Amino acid sequence: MSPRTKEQNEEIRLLRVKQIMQAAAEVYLEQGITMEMRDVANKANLGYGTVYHYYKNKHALLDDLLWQAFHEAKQVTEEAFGASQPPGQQLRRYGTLMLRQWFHDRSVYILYKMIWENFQQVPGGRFQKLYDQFQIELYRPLMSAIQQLGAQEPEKRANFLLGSMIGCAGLWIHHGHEEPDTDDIADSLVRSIEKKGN
Amino acid sequence: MSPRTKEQNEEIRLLRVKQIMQAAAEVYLEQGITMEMRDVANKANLGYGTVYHYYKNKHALLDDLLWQAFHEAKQVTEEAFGASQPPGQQLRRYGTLMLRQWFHDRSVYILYKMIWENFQQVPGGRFQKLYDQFQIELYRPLMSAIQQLGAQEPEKRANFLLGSMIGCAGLWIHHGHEEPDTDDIADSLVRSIEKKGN
Amino acid sequence: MSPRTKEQNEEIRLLRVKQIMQAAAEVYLEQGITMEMRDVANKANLGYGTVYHYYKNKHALLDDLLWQAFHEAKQVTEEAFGASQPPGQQLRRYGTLMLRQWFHDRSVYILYKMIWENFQQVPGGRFQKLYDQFQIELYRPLMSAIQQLGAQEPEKRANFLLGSMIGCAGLWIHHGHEEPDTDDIADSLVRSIEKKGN
Amino acid sequence: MSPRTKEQNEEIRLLRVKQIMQAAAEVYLEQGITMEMRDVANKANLGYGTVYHYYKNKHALLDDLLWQAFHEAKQVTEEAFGASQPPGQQLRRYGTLMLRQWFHDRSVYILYKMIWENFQQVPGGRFQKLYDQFQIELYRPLMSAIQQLGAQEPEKRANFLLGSMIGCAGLWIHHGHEEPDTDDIADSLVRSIEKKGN
DNA sequence: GATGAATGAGACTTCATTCAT
DNA sequence: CATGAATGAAGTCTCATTCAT
Repeated sequence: MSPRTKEQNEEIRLLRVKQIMQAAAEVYLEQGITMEMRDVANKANLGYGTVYHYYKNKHALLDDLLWQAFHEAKQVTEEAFGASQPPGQQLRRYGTLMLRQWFHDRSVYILYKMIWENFQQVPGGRFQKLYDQFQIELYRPLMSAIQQLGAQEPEKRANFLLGSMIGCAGLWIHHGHEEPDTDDIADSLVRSIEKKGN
Repeated sequence: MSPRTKEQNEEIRLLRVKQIMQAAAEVYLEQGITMEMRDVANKANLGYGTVYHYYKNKHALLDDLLWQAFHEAKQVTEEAFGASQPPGQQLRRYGTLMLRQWFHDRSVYILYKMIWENFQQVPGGRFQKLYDQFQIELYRPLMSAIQQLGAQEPEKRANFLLGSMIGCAGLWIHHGHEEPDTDDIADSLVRSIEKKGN
Repeated sequence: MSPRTKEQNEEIRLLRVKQIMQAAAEVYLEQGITMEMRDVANKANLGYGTVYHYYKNKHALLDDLLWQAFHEAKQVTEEAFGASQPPGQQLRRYGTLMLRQWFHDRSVYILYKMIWENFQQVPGGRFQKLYDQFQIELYRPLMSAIQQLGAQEPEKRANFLLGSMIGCAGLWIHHGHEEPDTDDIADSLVRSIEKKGN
Repeated sequence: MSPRTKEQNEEIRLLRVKQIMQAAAEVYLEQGITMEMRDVANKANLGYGTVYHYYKNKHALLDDLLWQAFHEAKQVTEEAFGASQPPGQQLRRYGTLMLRQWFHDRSVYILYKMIWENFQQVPGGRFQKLYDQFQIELYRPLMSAIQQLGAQEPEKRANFLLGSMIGCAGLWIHHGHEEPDTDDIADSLVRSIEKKGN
């Protein structure tokens, strides 16, 4: 009776969502929060209304983008800190993996950048929950590792590490560079922290 | 006809410009490129049209903000690299002074952030000239110092240093922290570079 | 090739049209001219595109709804004024039957309401023909009966009667009341007219 | 210092609001809820954005229109039922005054029509409060008078009276007639009710 | 015949900018 | 100089309609 099966529709749906999200991430990197839905549609090779068929509004699109990025970031975080290694190794692995992830999946970089900016430009504390979850599930593990390293003022160190990572990645990403030597960056920063631990 | 002397008018003019600029920097930090002229006027305690009395349009205001910041950044850069000291000391001093400047005068931070983002959001290469001057007068001195340090791949190192500085400063600034230990940050980052120079 | 006979198809067709029309009338009562095709489909328990399979567009659906209502209203009118009774009795019967019809088949109420509103909201005189036919076949018989009653200014009286009937019916219908005492309303209104006839 | 005084601005403001409201009422009568802001602006001889300078959005405009109408309707109601007269006289006066008000100030007619339609077309119970206030301050006094008349089932009678009034007024208003004989209508309807009281 | 994904014209709304006072 | 009312271009979003399956 049905011309397309539920499965077919679901398949289409997933494809479209992916298309749109990918396009949104690209457009966001170019235009920031002022990205236009029209540009997203164009970049995704979809009609204008189609984006609205899948996302109620711009905010919902951004929301989905960031939460999906959150889940990917969480996997990376868990992978880095899950292995039983000395904290220094864990932190190096964390830095390397996360920087690579940022280069590979820009939405994750966007997530960290928006948190870094404290959601400047996004009115009305719309992402409070995301921010809270970030603190608990993405930031705290990092701080724990730094604590285990024996560093003093672990929050300060964590901010130093994360801030520097974002700053370096952003410089490369926004200026269209290829992926830099992520191992090198991670190692340099972690070593700085280790030094301070004494 | 005019009840005020030229000098008085000029005085008022300078005061207003300063008021507006200050307000603009604050609003920009809160709202980014989407800052509204209305908010600038409000924060400056001026009437709505008054901002337009002093600045033809939003772009002109931003322009002035960034060029003024440029000149201040140049002074800092010259002060850091002008002294006859070993390059390591110069770089440490540069890092410390610049971070302090960013905290003290947010417009300078905004300048670096916008360059860092490659003027994402600002359409049409409007700040090409500013970007070029930045390269020549603010970035090259930094790279020279790193070269003198004997570091390999000086551009990579310069980007690492600058990127990290922006990342760290941004984290503090956007989250409303007090000025962090700028000496510490500068020292950590420069030491990382020195290590790589061997 | 078709697994269904022509008769079966025709049967389905009639069923669907009826389903859609019924749903449309209900949705129209809730939402007025802003009724959405999607809601009609939902209320009819049909797929979205299916409504368009049977009706070329929203206008065609409304058109069909109103013309069908017209024919039903005509039957009622003819029944009321066809019997050889004194005009007062005819008018009472008319009032009662028509009010009942409005409660029983909402599309007929919708027809009268739209005419009452002079097709406010419907752009471009789209229902001119329907309006003209209404005047001739539904309104004139009413006025004739009032004339026979000997009332002065029969148009004024007809408008009073019809206006009041719509007003009363609307109040009950829109507020979800059960069918009111239609005899009572009809009698009250007709008696008012009779009084004025002297 | 100020180019226009506060008083001047307030004066302008009141004028504009009046202009817009008047225009909105006219456009609403032509187009119903689908009235376009552009048409309101045009009819008010104002620029498009000007309407938004005074009203945040379409809903706010409608809101103001209806609440202002509410206050006018309340004055009429109080005037009619405030005088110490026999209830029959009060009701006749009520009918006459209210019908005249509807013809004179269309926004009051719009208010009653929207309540009559139970805010069909207006999603989300946006006017619940208005509806409640209507019940208490505009409907209850009417019902009280009918009760004092000694009529049985006063709510039924009140609905008959109000419904008929709206129906008659609407017929005249929507079809562009001049003001009808409001005394006649009011008298006819009240007499019907008085009859039923026995 | 039945369906819902896809679409864009057209409405709503924002906000930079102009202008009269 | 100072101000805020006035404006419309440019965005957001809705929903009737088309179309492939």
